[in-house]
Amino acid sequence: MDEIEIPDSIRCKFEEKGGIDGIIELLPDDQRIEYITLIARAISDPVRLKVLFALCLQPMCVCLLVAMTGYAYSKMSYHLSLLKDSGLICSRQEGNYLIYYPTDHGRKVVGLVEIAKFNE
Amino acid sequence: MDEIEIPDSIRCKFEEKGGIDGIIELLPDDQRIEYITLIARAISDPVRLKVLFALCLQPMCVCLLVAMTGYAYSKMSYHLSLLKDSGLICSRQEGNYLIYYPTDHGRKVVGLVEIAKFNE
DNA sequence: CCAATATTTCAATAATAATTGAAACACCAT
DNA sequence: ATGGTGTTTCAATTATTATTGAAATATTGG
Repeated sequence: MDEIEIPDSIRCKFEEKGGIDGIIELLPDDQRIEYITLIARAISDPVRLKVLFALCLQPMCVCLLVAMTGYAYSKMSYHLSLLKDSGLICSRQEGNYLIYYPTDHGRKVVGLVEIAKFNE
Repeated sequence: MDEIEIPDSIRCKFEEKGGIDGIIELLPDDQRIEYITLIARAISDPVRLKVLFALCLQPMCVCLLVAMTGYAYSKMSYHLSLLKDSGLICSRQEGNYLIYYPTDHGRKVVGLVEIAKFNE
């Protein structure tokens, strides 16, 4: 590790924590970081987030989601596939219809977002 | 609203909830959806997320973050600006140094992410 | 088998986000 | 002022993600 000047106001606490190496050890491991960013990316689009919320209220087929959002089928399908790939939703076939619904992780994410009111 | 065929298995519950319009009313409003996606986008990158975690452990100047991550200054500065614009971190000047630290929102987000263990 | 409906896939394009290195800016000490 | 260090900004490039419409797939019912 190179020599780095550290500003006075933080040097003491910084070194108490073992410096850069010490702080790195306290961070979540890479696998966990990757997982969190995967989930964050999945809900970083307004329509995907709305769809996830809506599916937590009520499992729906694609045609209902299309009607709800005004999106084209192919577009909706693309976003559903992202939500599915990130493990937040899944689907079951029923006749001609594919009915999407949230996974446990999906419900948990929505629950956390609902906790975060950010309004003090 | 157009006529839509609704699969049997969900029709009853779907209509109980007031159909599409009823569900739309139960969703978070657009402003809130936009805010959540803003935060999600901010933490959807591994280095930004790590930086946010690290700053919750210890306020740091840019040179320490650069040393910690191996990123170039300009790159780090770009990512810091995204975190700052999303309201998760802020900074104070100290001599030559800019010391970044989390906002209340930033700490809250990290707290929520820490709750979400996703490991059952 | 054929037609109809629901959905996905694909390839092309458009839009957005990230990376890079150089230049500019800000603060401090001399 | 001058020079040095820390940091940001900028413009150009690259990479990633989203959108579009057409074609393909899957399921059902006749």
